[in-house]
Amino acid sequence: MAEKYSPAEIDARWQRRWAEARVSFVDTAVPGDEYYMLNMYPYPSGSRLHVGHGRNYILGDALYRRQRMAGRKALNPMGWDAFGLPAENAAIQSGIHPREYTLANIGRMKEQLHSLGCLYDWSKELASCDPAYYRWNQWLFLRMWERGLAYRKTAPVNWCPGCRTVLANEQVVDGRCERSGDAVEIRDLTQWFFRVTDYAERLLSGLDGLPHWSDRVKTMQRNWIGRSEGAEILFRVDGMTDPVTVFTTRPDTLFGATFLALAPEHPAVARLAERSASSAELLAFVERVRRESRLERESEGGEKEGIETGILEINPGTGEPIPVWLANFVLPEYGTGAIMGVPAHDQRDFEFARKYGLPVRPVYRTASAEIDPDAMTQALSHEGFLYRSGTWDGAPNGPEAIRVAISWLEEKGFGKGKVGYRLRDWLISRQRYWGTPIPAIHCPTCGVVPVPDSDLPVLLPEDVDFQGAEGNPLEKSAAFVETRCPRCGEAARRETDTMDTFVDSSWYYLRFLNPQDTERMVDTERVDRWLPVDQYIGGIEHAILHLLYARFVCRVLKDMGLVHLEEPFERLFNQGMITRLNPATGKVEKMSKSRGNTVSPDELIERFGADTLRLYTLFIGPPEKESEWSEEGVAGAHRFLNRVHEVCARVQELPDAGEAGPPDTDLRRLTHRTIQRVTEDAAKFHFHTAIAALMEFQRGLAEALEAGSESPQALREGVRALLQLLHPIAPHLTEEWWHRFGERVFLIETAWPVFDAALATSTDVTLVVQVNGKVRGRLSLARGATESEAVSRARADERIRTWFEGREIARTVFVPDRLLNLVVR
RNA sequence: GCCGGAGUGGCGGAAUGGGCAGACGCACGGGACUUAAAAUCCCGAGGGCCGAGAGGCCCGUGCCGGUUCGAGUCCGGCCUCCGGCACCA
Repeated sequence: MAEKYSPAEIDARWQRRWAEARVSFVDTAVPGDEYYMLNMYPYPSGSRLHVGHGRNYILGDALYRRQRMAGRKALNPMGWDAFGLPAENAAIQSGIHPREYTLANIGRMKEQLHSLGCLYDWSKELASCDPAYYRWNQWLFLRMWERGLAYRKTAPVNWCPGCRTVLANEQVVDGRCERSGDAVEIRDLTQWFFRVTDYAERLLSGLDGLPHWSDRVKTMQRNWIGRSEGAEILFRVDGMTDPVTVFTTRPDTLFGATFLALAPEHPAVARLAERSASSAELLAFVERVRRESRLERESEGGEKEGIETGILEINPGTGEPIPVWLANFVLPEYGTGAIMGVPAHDQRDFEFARKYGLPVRPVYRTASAEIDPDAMTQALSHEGFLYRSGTWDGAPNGPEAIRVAISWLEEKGFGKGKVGYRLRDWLISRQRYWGTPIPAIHCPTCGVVPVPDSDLPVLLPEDVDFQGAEGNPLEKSAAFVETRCPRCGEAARRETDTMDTFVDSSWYYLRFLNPQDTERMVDTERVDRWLPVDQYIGGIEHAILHLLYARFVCRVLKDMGLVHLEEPFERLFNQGMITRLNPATGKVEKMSKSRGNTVSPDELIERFGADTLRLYTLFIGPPEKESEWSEEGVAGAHRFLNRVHEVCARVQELPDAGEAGPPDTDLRRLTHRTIQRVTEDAAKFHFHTAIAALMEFQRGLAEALEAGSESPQALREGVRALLQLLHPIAPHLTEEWWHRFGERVFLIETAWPVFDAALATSTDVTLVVQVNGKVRGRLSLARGATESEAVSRARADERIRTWFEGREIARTVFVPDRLLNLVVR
C-alpha cells in the first residue's frame, strides 16, 4: 500500500525547487512563440488573498503553465497597485505609515501566491508606489500637458467640513459624510483632468477590432462612450450678446421647442439672474438643486423641478420668443448644459411642460391623425411627417428630416451638425497623500508651471503627519509645498493634488518589460515584440473605467511615437465571482472581506494542500460565471488527487519489461480521447470540464489495473498523460510523480501531449433510433455505417420494430454515426 | 426605463453549426472491508404511473405559443433573478 499523498510536504518541496530554478521567460524566444499574459494587478492595500480573489491568479497560473507546455515562451509578470485609499485610511486609524503598511501587504500576498504554486515572473515585478514607477506617471502627465491633454478646470466635489476632505459619491449617505456624519457641502475645486473625450471616437471605433473581447464588455464600453449624432443650435437671448448653445439629437423638432432649460450650474445663469426680476429666487433655486445629491437628481422617479427666469429668447425656427427656465434635470456635464424643451415629442419635456403650464406644440403627425395638444396625456412618438415647421414641412421622420434641419441651420448660421458623447473627461486629481504627486508648481507671477523633466521624480515626502489628520496631509508638509518657480526662481507652492490610481494601471502592462529602466518610460522595441498582451484576465468590475483608460493611454503613447499599437489587450477574459453563503445575512453573496464571508487560502492549503485548493477552485464551475463555494466540494477534490496518487503508485510497481500490448486497447483509446478533451477544454479555459474528463480517465486507469487487462506500456503511457494534463491544475503532486517516475526535466518544460486522432476516435458508435422523433432504441454500429445498413438493422430489431410494425415508413432522417429517425404514418 | 447575461435533479454544474437531457462532483441511500467507527472502495438514484420481477410507458431544461422528422438549443410573447448604465436632450 502506497503512502498517502501528503500535500504540505509535496507543496514545500516543489515551491523550493521552482524558486531555485527561477522558471521565467527567456529573452531569446522566437517571435510568435511568445505569449504575454497578465492578471489584473492586485491592490496590496487590502490585506490578503481570499478564495474569491485568488480565483483569477489560479486560473492565470494554469493558463501560464499550459502555454509553456505548448512550447510558448510566456511572460507572466505581477505588479502591485500600491497606492490606494485603504492604506491612507489605515494609516490615519493605526498610525502606521502607508508605505510600511503597503509593503507588508505586498509581502504577505506574494507569500500566498507562492504557496498556491503560482509561477509569476518576479524579475519583472513592479509597484506603483516606487518612485522608479511613479516618476513615469509624472513624465506622462507632463507630456499630456504639453499636448493639451492635461488641463485644469473647476468641478463640484463633495466636501466634508468635519474631515476637511473630499468624499467619493459612495461615501455620501443621505447628504451626510458616512464617517463623521457632517452635512456634505458641494464645493467647486479647480482640478486636473485628462482630455479622454478627444479620443472618444477612436476608443469607440477600436472596439470593432477586438474580436476576442466579449460582446458584453464591448457593449458596456460603447454605452459608456455614448456617441450620439445631433446638432448644436444657437438661441439668441433677449438683451444678451452671447447666445445660449443647445445640443439636441432631434434638431428636426426645433419648431416644437416651446421653452429653453438650463442646468442651474450653467455659466450664463449668473448673468441671467442679474437681469431677472426674481433674482433672489433664482439663486436660491440654484443653491437648492446643487445640494441635491447627484444620485437623487439623476434617478428615474426624481421630481422634475424648475424655475422661470423671466427672460425670453428667440426660437430660431419660428422666430418667436420662448421662456428660459432653470431645471434640475438638465445636467451640466452632458452636451452644453442647456436643452430646448419639445414637450410634444419628449416625455420628460412633456411632464415638465404639464407641471408648469408650458405650451405643447406637435410638429410630427401621420397623414390621418388630427392632434389636439390639450388632450395629450404623454409625448408623441416622432411618427409620420413634419408639419408646422416652415420649409421643413413634409419631411418624413428619420435621418432625412434631421439632415434637412441641419443644413437649414448651417445655411442660416443658427447652428451646425455635431456629434455628442456621453463620456466625460477623466478627473485625475485626488486630495490625498498616498499617490503620485502631480508635477506642477503654482507661481504668483508665472501661474501654473510644469516641473522640468530634470527635476523628476517629484518625491512623495516621507515625514508626513497623520495624527489627527484632516484634509490632505501633503498640504502641511512645508518641505514639500515650499519651492521655487522653475521659470522665474521666486518662491512658489507645489501642487498638492495626487493622481488617481487608475493612472498607474493605465500603462503598467508596458512597464513590465523594463521595470528598472531609468532612461525611459517604455522600451519601444520590447513593446513591439511583446505587445499586445495576448491574454488579460480580470474581473468584470473593471469592464469600463480601467480598461477604457488603459486603451486611452495606449493611444496617447502611440501618438507620441512611443508605441506602435492602439489596443493593448488582444484577448480579454473576465472571470466570474466566487459566492458563498453569508452567515450574517443568510444570503449567497459575492465573497469579499467587507461582507465577512471569505475563506482564507492559508487554512485550506494547510489542511488539503495547494493542489486541492487549485483543483477545486477550477472545478467549481465555468470561470466566466459566478460559482458558489462549498466546503464539502473541497474534500471531493482532495479525494480525487489521492486516487491519482494511488494509480501512480500502483503503475510504478509494475515491471518495466514485458510484452507490448496491442496498439489500440481500450485504455489507449481512453488515453487519447482524454488528451483531446482536455486540450480542447483548456483552450476555452473550461478547466471544470477538463477535470471531469481527467476524473473519468483516472477511473479508467484504476479499472484497467484492477482487471489486469492492459500492458505496462499502455498503463505507463496513460499515467504520463494524466500527469501532464493535470499539471497546470495540480502542479505539485504531478511534478512529484513525474520525478518519481525517473524524469529529469520539470513537467512544465515538457511538451503538451499530442493525441492520435485515429485512436481518439472510437470504431463503434451508438446510433440512436427514433420513431416519429421519439427515442425507441439504440444500435451499436461500426463508425461510418450507411443509412441502408442502419435501416435494415433497425428493422431487424425486435424492440424497435414494434413501434412501426404495420405502418408505412414515410421518410427516414439519417445523421451518420448519431441518429436514425423513422417517420411513420 | 435602457443595455447585457442567466434560468436544467436535493445542490454545483454537463450537453447548443438543432440529434441519447442530467457527464463529472457534492450531498443522500444501500453494500463491501472493520470487533466497531473513521478512511477507502463498489452500487443506486429526475418525477409519475404500470408490473411480483425482469422490465415497460408517460411527463420533464422558468411560463405560453411557433418552426421542425426532431427544440434545453432556433423564432415570437411573457415571468423571475443577476450585472451595468440611467432624467443622455
